[in-house]
Amino acid sequence: MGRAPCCDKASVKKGPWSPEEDATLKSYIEQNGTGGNWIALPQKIGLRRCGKSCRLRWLNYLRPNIRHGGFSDEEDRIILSLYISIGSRWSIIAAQLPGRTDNDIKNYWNTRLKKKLFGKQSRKDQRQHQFARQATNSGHKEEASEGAAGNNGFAAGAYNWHQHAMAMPSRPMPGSMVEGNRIGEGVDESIRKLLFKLGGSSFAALQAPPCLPPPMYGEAPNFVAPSVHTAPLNEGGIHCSGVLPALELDESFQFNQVKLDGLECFFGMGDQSMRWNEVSHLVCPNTTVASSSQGMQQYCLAEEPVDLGMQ
DNA sequence: AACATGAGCAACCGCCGGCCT
DNA sequence: TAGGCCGGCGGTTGCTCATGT
Repeated sequence: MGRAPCCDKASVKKGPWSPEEDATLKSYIEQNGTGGNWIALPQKIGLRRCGKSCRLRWLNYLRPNIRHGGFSDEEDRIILSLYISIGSRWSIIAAQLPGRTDNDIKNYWNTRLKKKLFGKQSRKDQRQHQFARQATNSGHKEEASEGAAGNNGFAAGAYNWHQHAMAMPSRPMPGSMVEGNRIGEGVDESIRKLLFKLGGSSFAALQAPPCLPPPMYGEAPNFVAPSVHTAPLNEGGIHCSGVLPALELDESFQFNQVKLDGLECFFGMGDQSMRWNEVSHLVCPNTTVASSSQGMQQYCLAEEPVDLGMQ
């Protein structure tokens, strides 16, 4: 027995909403609420729309205090942190970002943030990067770097996340290791509770990937020297070269069995030629340690891409 | 200038789970 | 307890516009 359709698809209008439809829906809901029944609502107000479509339109665009575009770096970090923790549960992620909708975040992730992470440049970024190179070659280094980072602070590829992080406010990123070597201890309380609920006890025990900052005791008020270094530090002073042991990553990122679309490289599948340095340092939680420290030197950058040796 | 391509985003689709009868 | 209804959610599609050739 088939499932009854939520509306008569033959008689409902589809496609973009007109300003008149928006006004009708908005004014009705503002005065009367949804009435607890989205399916019946469009008939009540004379809209030839599916109830689900009305709900989506209201939730994503018409309800008050909705923000579109202009994602801040702080929001980027929250999205990334939660994505790594719980996967593509956009509604939960959206709940942590006031004014953002799950649809918006989902689109933002799929079209932009994922590319930032994996170093695929948008054409806009490519232009900025090209401008940066040209300006650098012609001796305008300072303007060049500003131009390259002009797109909300990002220019994929050559961008140094750690310098960027240092310019960020000192609020700890959810999932960061500010107060030790366990992800979760520096997390905003609400997010921490959420993650704990979703991830169970395994979240509390989750060890951060061994991408550790150099010793900097006493510099940051809340920083506790990492107690465990599971990866040998590079003697040349590059403390996080971008090489992360696959096993550690497996353990870290698969703790709650969430499939992390687009992060297949972490599991040794997908594009086997993926290099860690092609992945943004956003995936290195210690970026946040930098963001919460004043005057900290760059510590997590290798000059050249380092092969993962996972092939 | 015209066409091709790609990015961004709004909206739709269909599945799932909770609630109600 | 089973079945239907509905809301919620994530994945996907398709349109529009910007950019490249």
